[in-house]
Parts: sequence; C-alpha cells; structure tokens
Amino acid sequence: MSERDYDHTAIEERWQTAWADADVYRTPDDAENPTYVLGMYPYPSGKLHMGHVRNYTITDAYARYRRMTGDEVLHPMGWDAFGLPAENAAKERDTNPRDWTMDCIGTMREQMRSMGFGYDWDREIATCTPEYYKWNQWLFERFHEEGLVERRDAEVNWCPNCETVLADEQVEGEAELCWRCGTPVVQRELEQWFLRITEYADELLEAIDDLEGWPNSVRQMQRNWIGRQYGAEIDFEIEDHGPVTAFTTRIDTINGATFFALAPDHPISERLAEESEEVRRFVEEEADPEGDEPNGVSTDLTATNPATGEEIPVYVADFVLSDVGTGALMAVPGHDERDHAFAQKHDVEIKPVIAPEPEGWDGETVPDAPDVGEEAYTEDGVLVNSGEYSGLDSETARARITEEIETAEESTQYQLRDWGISRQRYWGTPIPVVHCHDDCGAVMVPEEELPVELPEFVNTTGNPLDAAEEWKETTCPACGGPAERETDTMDTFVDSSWYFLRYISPDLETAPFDRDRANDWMPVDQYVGGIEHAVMHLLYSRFFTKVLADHEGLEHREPFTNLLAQGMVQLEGEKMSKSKGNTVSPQRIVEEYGADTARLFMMQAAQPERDFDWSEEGVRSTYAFLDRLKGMVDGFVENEPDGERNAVASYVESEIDATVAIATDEYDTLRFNEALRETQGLVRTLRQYAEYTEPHAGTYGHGLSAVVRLLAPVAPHLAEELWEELEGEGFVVEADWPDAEIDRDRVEKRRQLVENTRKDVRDIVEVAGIEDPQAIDVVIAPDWKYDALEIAIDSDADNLIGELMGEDHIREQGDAAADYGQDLQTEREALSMTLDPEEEHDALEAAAWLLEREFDAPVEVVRAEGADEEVVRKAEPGRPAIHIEN
RNA sequence: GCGAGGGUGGCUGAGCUUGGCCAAAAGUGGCGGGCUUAAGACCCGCUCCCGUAGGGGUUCGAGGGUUCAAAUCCCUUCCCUCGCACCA
Repeated sequence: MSERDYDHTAIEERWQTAWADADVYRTPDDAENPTYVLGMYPYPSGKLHMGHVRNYTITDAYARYRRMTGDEVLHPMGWDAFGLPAENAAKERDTNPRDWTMDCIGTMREQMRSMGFGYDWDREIATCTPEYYKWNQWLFERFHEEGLVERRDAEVNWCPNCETVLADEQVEGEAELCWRCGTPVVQRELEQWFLRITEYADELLEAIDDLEGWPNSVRQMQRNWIGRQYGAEIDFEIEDHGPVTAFTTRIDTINGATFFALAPDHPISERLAEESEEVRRFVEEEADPEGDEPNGVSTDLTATNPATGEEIPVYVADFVLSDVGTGALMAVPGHDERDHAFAQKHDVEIKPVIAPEPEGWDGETVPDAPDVGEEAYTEDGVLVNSGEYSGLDSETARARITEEIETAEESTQYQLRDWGISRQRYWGTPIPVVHCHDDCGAVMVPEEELPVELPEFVNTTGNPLDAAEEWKETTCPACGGPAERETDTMDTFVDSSWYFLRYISPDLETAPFDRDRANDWMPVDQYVGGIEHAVMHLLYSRFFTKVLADHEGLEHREPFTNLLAQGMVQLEGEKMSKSKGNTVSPQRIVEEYGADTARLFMMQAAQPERDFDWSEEGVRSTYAFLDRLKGMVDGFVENEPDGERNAVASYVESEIDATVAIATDEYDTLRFNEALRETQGLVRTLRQYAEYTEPHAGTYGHGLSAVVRLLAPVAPHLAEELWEELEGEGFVVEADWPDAEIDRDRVEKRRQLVENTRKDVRDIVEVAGIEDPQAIDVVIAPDWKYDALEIAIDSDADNLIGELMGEDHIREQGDAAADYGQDLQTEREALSMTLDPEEEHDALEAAAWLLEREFDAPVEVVRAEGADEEVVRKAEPGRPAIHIEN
C-alpha cells in the first residue's frame, strides 16, 4: 500500500467514538411506530465471523438508509446467551458458563462496535440474565394457565455417558453416536415438558399464505413441516384385540385393502411379540425403519375389512411408523407403491379398485379395472370392484364411504409435533416447577417467587442441576411439604421465540413487554438471518406471537413482516468453516482494510440472499475505490474548481439525479449491490468530468455530496469523514437522503438515447471507414413526427396513414409524411413513446462532449428546423439523424 | 418420490412478475488505444458471424406451441441446487 492510502483505523475509531458520544442510534421510548429492523441475535461464541458481518451489515445498512429518509428506526442487538457450548467451554477451562459467556459477549460487542454497526445499546439484552429468563418462566406459567403446557412421557435420545438428552442434531452418523463423547446413543422414555404448538397448527399453516414479505422457500418449508393432511380414521376389527384405528387419505381404495399392518412398537405388536418368537425376533432384531426395504412378519391374526367384510392378514411391518397417523394402516397394494412392493414380497393379493378416469367419461359407467400386477396406480380415478361404490369418482367416494361406514370419520393429521422443551442441562432457563413429595404433583412456582435462579455451576458429569442438592431441595408451594425443584431447563429456542418483544421495553419489571408500545412498534418490519432458522426459530416465534395475541393483548398475530434469508459467504465455492480451515477473519480485514471496506465489498458482491465468494482481490479493489473517492473529495475541498455551468455540467447533473433515483429504489428493496453499482458509476462519471474539463464547483460538489450520502449506509465511517469535509457540520448518519425529481423511466430513456446515439456514430465511423471525422451533426426529428408517433400509438384505426393524413400539419409534409407513416404502420405494434423533442435535444446536447472527446471532432446538436433537408429525413423520435463530415 | 428454486454470451451474473429499441445490463477475463520515463492505478473502445452511413444473420438447456412479435407466456423433456421423505 502506498503512502496515499487513507488511515482507516483513525477515521473509524474517531467516528465510532463520536456516534457513541452523541448517542445517535438511540430510539427513544416515545418514538412513534419506528421502522423495526432486526438481525437474528447471535450466540456469543466470542468471535464474530463473516456470516455475522454480512447479516448485520445488511440490517445496519437498511437501518441507516431508513433513518436518512426520515424514519425513526429501532435497531437493537442482544445475545442468545444460553446453550451447551458455554457449558462445555466452562468445563474445559475450569470456569463457569456465566463468566465465560459474559466475557464472550464483551468481546463480540467490541467487535461489533469496530464494524460500525449502529445499535441502540441501551436496549441490549442477554437471555442468560435473570432479568430476561424470569420472563421465560413467567411465559411458561402463562402458557400453562392457558392449557398450552403439558407434561408427558416422550422418547428421547439419551447419552448414557454424559447422562443427558441430546437433540437430534447432536446425534452423529448412522451409528448414532454422541457428538461429544462418541458413546452410542440410546432411546429412552422420559417425562418431558411440552408446549402445545399443535393447538395452533391450522393457523400457523394458513397464515403462511399472507406472509408475502417472506421468501417462498421458507414458507414452503414451514408448510411441509406442519404437514397437514385430510383423511379419515377407520376401525378394523382384529380378532381377540378389538377395533384398531387406521388413518388413511385414500379411503376410496378401502375395497382394495388386502392386508393390515402394524408398527413394530404398536401395543398389539408388543403383545404379539411376547407370544410369538417370530414376531419378537422381527420387532427386536429385524425391523429397520431406516432401511429402504419394507420388511415385515406375518401374524396369525386377521382383520375385518369394514367395507368388504373380508378377513385380511395382519402383518407387523417396519415401514409403519408409530408416530405417523395411528401407527396402523390398511394396505392397498393396488394403489400404493410401498404396499405394492410389500405385497409382492409376501405374496398378498393385489386387487385393483381404482381405474384411471376414461376420456370423456360420462360420470357413471364403470370402466375396466387396470392392471396393477406390476405397478400400483396411485392417482385418483373411478372406483371399480367396489360394490355399490363402483362408478364413483375418488373424491365423491371418499366422502360417501366416510359417511356410510359406521366407524369411519374425517380426520386431519399433522406432521407437526408438540414442542418438547425439557433439556437436561445447566445453562438454560430453569423450568419453574416444583415436584411435591406428597400428592400435589408438579406445581408451578408462584409468580412472585420468579425468577427461579440458576444455582452456582458445579463441574460434574450429567446435569449440574441434579447435583445442586441445596438448590433442588425446597418446599411445595401448594401444601408446604417437602419438594424438589424441576432440574430440567428450557430449550434455548424458547428464549428466541419472543426476544424481539423484549427490545421494546428491555428494563420493564412488571411484564415481558410493554403492551401498548409493542402494539405500536411491532411487528418487525425487516428481519434478516440465516436460512437454517427457516423452520424452528421462525415457527416458534410465530407460535409465541399468536399465543401472546390471544392471551396477552398483543395486537399482532405475526412477528415479522419481511424476512430476508441471507446467503453464505464462501471461499472458492465452499462454505467457510472452522473444520475446513478456510475462514477469513473479519478482525484481520478490519485491521488491514477497515470496516468500511469489508462492509462495502460484501454488499456490492451480490444480492443479499445469494451466496458469494470472498475474494481478497475484490477487497483490495474496494479499498482502492474508497481511497480514490477520498482523494477526489480532498482535492475538491483543498482546491475548489471554477469551471462553467455548461452543457457538460448539465449532463453531470442529470446523471446525479439518475443515480439518486435508481439507487433509492434499490435501497428500498434491499438490493444494495445494484445501488452501489450505480453509485460507483456516478463516481466514475464525476472523475471523467474532472478529467475532461474544469468542473463547475456547484455541480461537482453536489455530485460528491450525493455519492457520500448514497454510500453512507454501507461505508458509514468514511462517509462521515467526507461529509465533514464537504459540509463542515452534522453527522451524515442524520443527514437527509438525497432526492431527485426525476422518475426512473425517463432516466432510462434518456440514458438509452445517449448510448444509442453514441453507438450509432461509432458504427457509422467504423462501417463507412471514416478515418478522421471533421464534424458531427446530430439532428433531432421534426415535431410533426413526434405527433405522428403519438397518434400511431393511440390509434386503433385500420388505416393508420389515413388517420395521420387527417392532421393538416402532417399532411403538409407530403412524401415525407407518407414515408414515415408507412414506417409507423410496419412497426405499429411495437411503438412506444419517446422523450419529447426538447428533452431529446437537451439530453443529446448535454452528452455531446462524450462524442467530442471520443472522436476529437466538434459536435453540433441541432433541431430539425434549419438543418439540411436530406439529413432531417432520416431523423425519428428517439433516433436523431447523424451526419458526419469526412 | 414430493415440494421449492434454477439452467442466459469465455467465466460470474442481471433480465424474465407487466412479451416489443434484447445481440441481451454490469463485473471479470482477453484484445487494441490513451495517459505515463515505466509499472500500477485511471480513462476510451472491441470482445457470436457478415457488412465501406447507423444494416443483415444466428443465439438465452432441448423440443414443440401461442403471438404481428418470446430469453420473457403455455406444454413436453433433460440436467443442477436446496428442503422433506418408507408420512399411510
């Protein structure tokens, strides 16, 4: 780096201090409906990585943009501070999770400050503080009061060595090993606390349709996750075991149900396993629900098909899952691929009962049965071999069969399960429950005793809360007798399901959030984060918001209006990760190039939702751009130019307006890369201007001032520095966004006209082999052609020429009018309005210097009157005639 | 298998929602030129084929269709990426 490089470290520190001293990012409590911009709060690992930098640069840039356009903005930050890594780190380093986490928070806060992120730090929250998690507990009890909390047995992943439950993500590989100690994980039944999110399944699903500000992918993932299916439940009578309920979406195929299948852990299967060695061996040894092959074992039992009255064999099969439907199913091999495969393997009858609907079907004739020997027919169709139902279409048949079979009834199934929040961990929110040694059972801790605080950390295997004897021992709030505290803590997703509400009133001591203010400030206008939270966090947050709307007077049913799932920062096409060792440290980039460079490089590299490759070269050229810009501003301020306000200046003025108009649009829709490209284009134009001629100070200064403000959301430090040089006072953070009177359509037409004209001149010079042009005339079409064009666009007459000749001033043009009319007629369907003649003239005159510079010949832009007849003839609206003197 | 999103000029990548200056933005790479003692930076042009006055031809995964007109709309087909998945 040469000596000209600007001192980014000094500049960035200077402005970070100035912003903090002036408290510029504070959102006062009396703000009215501020724009709420939020990035997903981080887990405080102690190190900001590139993903964070990208995430928070997006929100910061948007927040700054909105602030400059005059909005009040709420842009807070906090810490997802509970979680397993802190517990592990504490064990390794012989400290405790609290101290370790608080240290990490301190470091990361400082790193964020050095990136120049403008947060209202007075609203900072950390979920591991009793002031925060007290409200997790309070909410848990409110949910309980509303019947949305349940305690029941559940099967969980259990590591016998660590003596704790593991989340599915923490079980590794096919062999199912514990991610920490490599011990094989076992399934274990444990009493767990659940939040009844399934109560809201329908609303969570249906409201997705209205989340128009969310990416389709996320919406679809949530729909799949909820997985609602309409069908029917129906009982099959099994000898000695009574009725067994099966769920099916295809009750129209019931006449083709030729066997019945039970999950290996269905109560009947378990009973059979006790009696039959074969079933026992299958259930305990052979069943492989993960495998592709549908395996099963026959039983001696039969079930009665309620439609046909036939006795059909009963199998225990591993493709039947106990947590899907009822854990028992009627198998229809003729119309289900999996059932078909199983039936072939076990030689069960395959009976077609649905035929494809014949073309031009009359709605009653019973078609021939299809051949389902080789392959199941899985579509809807027309029933055959179905007794009185034969001849009905599938949909009608489903309704009638459900209606007419005694035990059948409509049923809706969801894939969504209730949310098990119990974790056998220390570093989380204690579940505020006491287990009475007498008969009171699980009793909620009274509200006035909240928060139930975590005891001191004990380094032990298993759950430290279990080892905290003194803490555990308590009295029952109901009967006063001896009791024990619940030792499970909450899933950290509980913390993040409502943190966005806490920022609104972070110090409130009487409620989780200030209701009135929340009603005013919510929902979050723009939420930004990684796609990995597409389902869990975003679904849980929606659930909490709906519960709070129903029971706590929140007047919003959705938390996030617009959601942006930002893309990954990659290195050579691969995701950056510690294990691959291909990370780029933001700290190093900030030291070497400054936060502004890092931010600007990232924002211009790609649209925020796309992945992009980190490139050191790109970073260097971004730095060079900022450096040059600083040089331009320095030069301008030190030595103000005194050029004329001439045609060239007016070209530059119009380019400034164009840039502002376009960049503003792009900022609005978070397409920072486009906005920045325009801005950099304007810098280039300004540089060309200064190179070509002595600039007009007002114009040039105006351009620089616009550039600085357009850049301010993304490169705020240097923008402050340059703003100070240009304006002398005030923060650019608080400056007004530049405005342009111009509309985008007009801007683009003008640029197009100039660009086309330059290209035409080049073509002519090239094709005609003109070595050294002496003079270039650019001639605007006469007014009557513009009139004719307008008439042609509006006209729907068959004979356009006739209509044109109806206008005196056009008819007067004689042959010329006829010729042009003919052209219009040919192009008729494709015509579009151009700028008017005066605008075209002005635009070209302003851009004439570009041609003069390029061809080193005088350029004259003239109106049709007074130009050579022969030349004018070729001029059309949007396309001036060009004459080159050789 | 189901669902979502894609396939554009050497590469990256806009545009396709609202068909028409789209041979198709921008960047990058390559070529030529300017500036410079020189290098870098910066500036200008070219970069599908043909063309001595702004023209013509062939292109936007493949094939078909709608239209005066399709990268853009419809159908079929192939391939890629990402979610979900023995879901009854």
